[in-house]
Formats: sequence, structure tokens, C-alpha cells
Amino acid sequence: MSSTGRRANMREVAALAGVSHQTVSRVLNDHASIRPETRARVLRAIEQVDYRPNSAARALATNKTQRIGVLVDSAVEYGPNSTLRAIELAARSEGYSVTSVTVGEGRELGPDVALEHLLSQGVDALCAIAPRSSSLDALRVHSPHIPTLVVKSAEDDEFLTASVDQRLGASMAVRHLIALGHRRIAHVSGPFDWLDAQARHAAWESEIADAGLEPLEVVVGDWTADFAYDIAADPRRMPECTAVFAANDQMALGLVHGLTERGVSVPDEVSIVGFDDLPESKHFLPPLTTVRQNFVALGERSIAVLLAALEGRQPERRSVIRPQLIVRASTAPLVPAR
Amino acid sequence: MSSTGRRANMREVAALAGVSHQTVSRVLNDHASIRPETRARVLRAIEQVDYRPNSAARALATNKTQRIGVLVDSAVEYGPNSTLRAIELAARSEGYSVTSVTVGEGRELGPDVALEHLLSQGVDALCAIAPRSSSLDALRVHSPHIPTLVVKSAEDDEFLTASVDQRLGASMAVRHLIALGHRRIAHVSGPFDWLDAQARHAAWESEIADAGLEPLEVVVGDWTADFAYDIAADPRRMPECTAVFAANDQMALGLVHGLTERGVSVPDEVSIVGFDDLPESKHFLPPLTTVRQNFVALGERSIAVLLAALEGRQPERRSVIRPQLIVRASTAPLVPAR
DNA sequence: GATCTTCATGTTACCGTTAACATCTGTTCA
DNA sequence: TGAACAGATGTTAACGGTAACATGAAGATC
Repeated sequence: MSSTGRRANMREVAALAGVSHQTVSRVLNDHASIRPETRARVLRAIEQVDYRPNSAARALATNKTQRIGVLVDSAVEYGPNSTLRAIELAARSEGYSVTSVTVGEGRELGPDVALEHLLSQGVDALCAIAPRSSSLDALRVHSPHIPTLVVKSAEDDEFLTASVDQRLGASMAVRHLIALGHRRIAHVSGPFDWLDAQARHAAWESEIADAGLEPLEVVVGDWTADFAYDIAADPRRMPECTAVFAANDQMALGLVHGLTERGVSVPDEVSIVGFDDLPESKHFLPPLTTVRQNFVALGERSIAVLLAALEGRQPERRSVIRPQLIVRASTAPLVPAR
Repeated sequence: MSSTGRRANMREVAALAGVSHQTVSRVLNDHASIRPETRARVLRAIEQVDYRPNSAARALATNKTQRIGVLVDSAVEYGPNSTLRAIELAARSEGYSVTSVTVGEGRELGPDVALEHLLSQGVDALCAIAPRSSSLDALRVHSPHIPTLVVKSAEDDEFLTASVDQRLGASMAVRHLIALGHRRIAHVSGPFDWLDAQARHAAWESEIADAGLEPLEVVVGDWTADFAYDIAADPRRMPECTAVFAANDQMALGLVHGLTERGVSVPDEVSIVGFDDLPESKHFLPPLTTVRQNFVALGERSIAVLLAALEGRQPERRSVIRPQLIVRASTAPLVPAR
């Protein structure tokens, strides 16, 4: 411990070890050609004064912050949040840290302010999770000259992308319902300014068309169980159907609640599929059939891609992960009407 | 735009505005005694070259990073995650950014490594959310000489604290069950190394004692619905009771699922109270009686306290927020046995 | 044995800010 | 009228690292 209140810096360590500060720097950065004995002496000195490199100074000298900025739309939702955690974990294991900014539900702060905040903090790379179009627009306008990855399925010629294949996931859900014999399959989507909502809706639409089924009108929700509950509880607002593909598990839950309340049985009269596979979905009554996304893999992939870009290697421009259909008890074969 | 690929720095702005770089710095930091005309000229130059201050250089010079490090145990859970989001939001509106590290479920990385990561990143203050004792221990051992706030109810003479009153919340839940006439009230707790689990358990225990009821054996869970489901589905593992206070909503959900599956009706035969009030809990079947925590207020309070400490004002050492009991349909008056 | 490498290390400059002190120009007041 | 002072700005030196180049000693090569 140094007697002064301040933390020790590299020069003090060097003095203690009887070398130049540059030698200390070399030890710290694993440069070749350091005598083992010197290295040991330096390490001992570092230990002695409890030295810790100053990241600001290093950032200033190298022009690298070892920090990744993440822009999240609405991180309270399970999916975005899990992705963020996974990214944070993967980043840390690569020596990067993560600063995240959530662009709010309310009118708190728009995506451009949020982005500005990240950029002014200084980050080496950017990542946008679960983006709404507005976030994407903000990115395009500011067009930061650092590696930028957007978590979305559709290809993009401006940004790197990584994602769980949203269209495939939605297709799996809808095909499952079709295979059970359903012909009137409704969709409760998320708000269309969410890219994921767009993708899931598009997949539903095209699967219905491919199967030659009647396209029902889409119900555009807001991701919340509350909304879906209101819809389901009111026969006039609910499309006449025997199956519903809900764009997330929360809305699926709300549907079940609303339907059950007015005496419509799930899955006997209406089958419901969700999307996300919340840890709780397995214990809903009935346990929910849904689409599981591997967020951990997504996070690792995202970081791998960004790192490749940062290190000047050729990054995979588009990285897609397969989702998985989890069949539980909220879906059942269509029983011929009355 | 500058013609070189590099970002403009303060000296280039100064040259363009025909002043010294120090004057630019003064404009940026709102120093007094700058002629309005000079300020305008500087601002114009800043605009022209799209100048953005380098935060690393500033951090180096001021020894302040404007960054708060947050250590989270298991941020996938709704509570910790909501708290983190709220803190991030509050911090940003005060000009701070947040770097968070989640210390994992698995053996990924222990709290000391996580803490080390944060400290070596350089943060002005620390905050620990939903801590397990191990995280607290790590904090005590490293004892960082920066303002540190722990989100927990119990007072602490080493760290600042802020929290939703866990004991009060749990008491409200248990008293609600007592008021409904229940006398055999079980508790499914979280793992005891979680401070919140300890607090909720202690409150249950003392309410039971105060009411002169028989203390049933506590079931120690792991916060997951899966665990609670297994307990509830097996009559031999489930304490004989007419009401259960579950330490979080997920476990409450699992209980309902397990009980329902073996033909025990909630709330007719067994009442269940949870803790957290997930957005979904309202739509569980039956809608869940639970305790709501105001995470937004918690986040704001935490940041306010840390800021006070950072600015040398006297921070409130312990800050407590009242929880709220939300009564729904998973609890009902005890009907006299057979 | 002189020269050329290579290894191990030291010296100096620079990254882009802010802090501390210096300077210069008017005003105010005795 | 000149000293004291305040207002507006400039100059120089940190902050704590890394990069680039310099240096001296030991071994290799002819």
C-alpha cells in the first residue's frame, strides 16, 4: 500500500522494481523479450503497491476503450433483456465491458439522444438489440464510423447483423398449427415498428398463403398481456378462429386468460402458440406451446462478429441462429366443429 | 467535417474559432467570464467540425469517469433487471452512464472477478443489486474507496443502502393471509444466500410468531417456477397448509401449476401470495395476489444517494421505499375444514 | 577481431483534456 | 492619476498510459 491516498501509477511501480515505466508497460501487455527475472520483479512491485492500470490513460493512448455500447429498445421484455445479458457475458470474457442504454417506453429519451450518449461515452463498437425502426433510423443518420451490429434477421448492407431467425421461428409456429388441422389461424402481432414484429407477421402471412388458407385480419398488439387479455375477453374484437399465433408469450398468456374468462377453453376450442419461451411459460395453465430462442448463442455470436470487425478480420456479415419449437399443452388437434 | 479521417480535437476547434484550446474547454464546461460573442464563435466551430469531447482524455485529467458500475446477481429475474434498468435511466439523466456486470448463475465468474472487472474499467461509484452474501463479501474484501451502495433493506454501517422494504412487503403478504383466517401458512423461500430471501423469510417467521400460529417448516426454493412446481406436485414434499407465501411470483406460479395438476384448487383449497408483481402475474390463472415493488423509485433513489456522495453532500445512508400489496384472485378466506 | 544482429531495456514524445498560473485590458476608487 | 481589481483570455504543466526510436551488451558471422 502506498502511504499517499492516491493510487500508484506505472512510474511508481517502475521505481520500486528498479526499471523504467516502459518495462512495466511491457510486462503488462505481454511483450516478448522481457527477462523472466525482470518480469517477476515488476509483478512483485505491482502486487506490493496494489497497482491497477488506469483505463482512461490507456484509452487515450491507444484510442481504444475496450467498451461496447448497446442500444436496447425496451429491455424489460424477456428477450431483449436475455440478449443483453448474454452479450454482456460474452463481451466480458473477451475483455470488453458493456455500457447499455435503454431507449424508453415512455417519451423519456429518443434513440438519437441515447445513441449520442453512447458515442460521447466513447465505445469501440455498437450493438442494437431488439430494435424498432426508429432506432435503426437513428443509427443510419449518425452512421457511426465504428463496427455496428444490429440484432435483426433481415440482411442489411449497412450494418452487421446477427439474430435468431424470426421468420423461421414464426413459420414453425404456424406450420405446427396447420399440421394440427387448423384452418382459421389468427395472429396477434407486436407493434409494427418493431423489426421482430414485422418478421413474425410476415412469416405468418406467407405460411397462411402457402397453405391456401383464408388470411384473417391481423390484430396488432403492444407485446403486453394486458392488451391481449382485452382482445380475447371481447368476442367482437377477437377474430373468429380456432388457433392463434401470438407474437410473444406475454400476449399468449393474456389471450388464454381472456378466453378462459369468457368460457372458451384452451386448447380444446382454441389453440395458442406464443414466442420466446419465458421460463414461466412452461407453468402457465395450460403450459404454453411456444418458440424458444437461444439468446446465449445469440450473444456469443454477436460479440464474435463485432470482435472480428474490431480486429480487422473479415466478420460474418449476417449470422443466423435456428429457433426451436416447444410443443406443450396450449395447442391441440382441431376437432371438427360441433 | 475535417478532411482527415480522424475526429477533430479541442485544439483544432480552437484554431478554427481563433481562440486558445483552454477557451474551448471553458465554453464546454460552462465557465463564467466568457464573452457571449466568443462563446458563439466557439460553438460555431464545434458545430462545423462536428467536434465531440474525448471522454478518456477528460477522465484522465479530472480523475472522474462519469460512469457507475453495477454488480448484479442474476439479472434475468424481473426484479433485479427492472432495478438495473431504472438505475441506468436515472443515471443517464444525471449525465452518468452505467456499466453492469452480471455475476452468473453458473460457475462462470465469481463476484470478485466481476468486481475486479468493474474497478479496472474505472467507475466513480458502485452499486450492487439483488446481492447474494457472496457479492457483499467480495465488496467488503475489496472495499473499494469509492461511494458504494447496496440494494438491500437491512442497514449497513459500511455501505450506503437503498431498497424496497422487503420485511414490510413480506409482512403485508403474511398478514393478508392471516386476516383471511388462515392459520397454517407455509413459506417457500428463495435461497438463503440471497439477502432478499433472508429478509422475506424473517418477516414471515416473525409474523407467524406474533400471531401465535404454528411455525411450519420453511421450504427453501431456488426462485424458479420449476422448483416450486415439483414441490407442489408432490404431496409428501409440500407442507400441510391452507396458504402459502411464496418468495417470488415465479415460484407462486409453479405452486399453482403443481397444485392444480393434482387437483388442489387455488384459491378454494389453498391460497397463494407471491412477491414482485410481474407484468404477467395479473393474467395468471388465477390472477396472483402479490407484493409490488416500485423499481423506478428505487433506481432514482439509488442514483440520488450515490450522486450526493459523489458530490460531497451528505447522502442518506439508508433509503427505504414502501412496497404495495396487490390483492387478486389467488387468495381467498379460509373455509372451515370439511 | 570487426561488423552485424538480436535481446533487453531506457528515453522521449504524444494522446486530448483540465488545472493552475500568467497576462493583458479596461474600470473603479481613493 | 495611478493603484487595485475584475474580466477575458492565453500559456504551461500535469494526468497515466503507449508508441517509436535509441542504446548498450552479448552472441553470431565472416
